Amino acid sequence: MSLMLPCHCLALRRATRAVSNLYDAALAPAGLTVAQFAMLQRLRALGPVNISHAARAMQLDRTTLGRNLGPLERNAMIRIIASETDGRQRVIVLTDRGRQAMQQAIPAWKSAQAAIETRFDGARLALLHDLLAELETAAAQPAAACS
Amino acid sequence: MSLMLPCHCLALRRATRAVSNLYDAALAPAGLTVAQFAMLQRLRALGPVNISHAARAMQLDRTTLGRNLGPLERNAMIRIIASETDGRQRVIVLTDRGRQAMQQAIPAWKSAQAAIETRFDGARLALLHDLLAELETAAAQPAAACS
DNA sequence: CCGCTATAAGCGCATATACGCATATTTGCC
DNA sequence: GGCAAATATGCGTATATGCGCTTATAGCGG
Repeated sequence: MSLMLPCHCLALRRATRAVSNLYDAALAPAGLTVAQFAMLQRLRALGPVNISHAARAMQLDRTTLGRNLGPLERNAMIRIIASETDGRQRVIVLTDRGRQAMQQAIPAWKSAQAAIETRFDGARLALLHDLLAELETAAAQPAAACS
Repeated sequence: MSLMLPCHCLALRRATRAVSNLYDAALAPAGLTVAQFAMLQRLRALGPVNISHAARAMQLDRTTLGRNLGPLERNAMIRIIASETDGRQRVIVLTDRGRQAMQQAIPAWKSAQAAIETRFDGARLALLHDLLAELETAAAQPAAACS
């Protein structure tokens, strides 16, 4: 009798796996994963920023971001330097190499975007993004807290 | 000038992270992750099945499934035995312990489902699942192949 | 100035995910 | 029947993700 309804989480995970694979395949020639591409984008928008702040901005676990920076730093797309104003902070700086890699990856990213957009008109895409944003906020506030 | 449009993949990934964390938190007391819970469900529906077949049924990479079986086997939720009809195949068998764990996890899963469903009425949920399913097939068939 | 608390970060551990290469086994064709 | 192609699996490597614990530093109150 139970479990007649589909698991919302599983549906999300499957779609995300498939779409991520599509983007990863498109971006692979540019030497980036979609996660790395998105991180670079966000870092460019943020400017020099410490790890915790960047993680919050990306809605990512701090330690996850910290680790994900590894490959980018190894490939000289970013540098991580000590903050001059706060000895605890380590500041992420996008390098020219990183900016360049991102620019070069944009056509590949656009082709992946296009692969999605050919099957979803603007209205449906907007709807999808609305639903995803709402899911994100709904999941972030588990049970309509206190006060 | 570029990149005015949001990245569809990033939106998916962020929503999936948030929702997965919600489900994982709900299922943690039951000793399962949402990925493991979904795997057990699917294995129950499939019955004894070899790894490659199960991976195709779950639209998962074969090696990913193979590795993800590890924790389940370690916790005695499944057993992996040699096939009697094909020496290459290894057959996944759900144990009583696995069935039991799944049953016990269902309330937690339902509470996570409910946390989503309180913010999405049936129509929007159906729409979401439609869009996700379509994304999955769209991503699986990269460029509207041949013929 | 000293100590307490809050914040920033790192590391160990674990799971989830996928690619490429290697191996074993089955199957089909001659 | 034997060999080549197809199939099933494992393992190494790598990224992505998050939790808990630990350490370092800042900031504040007395």
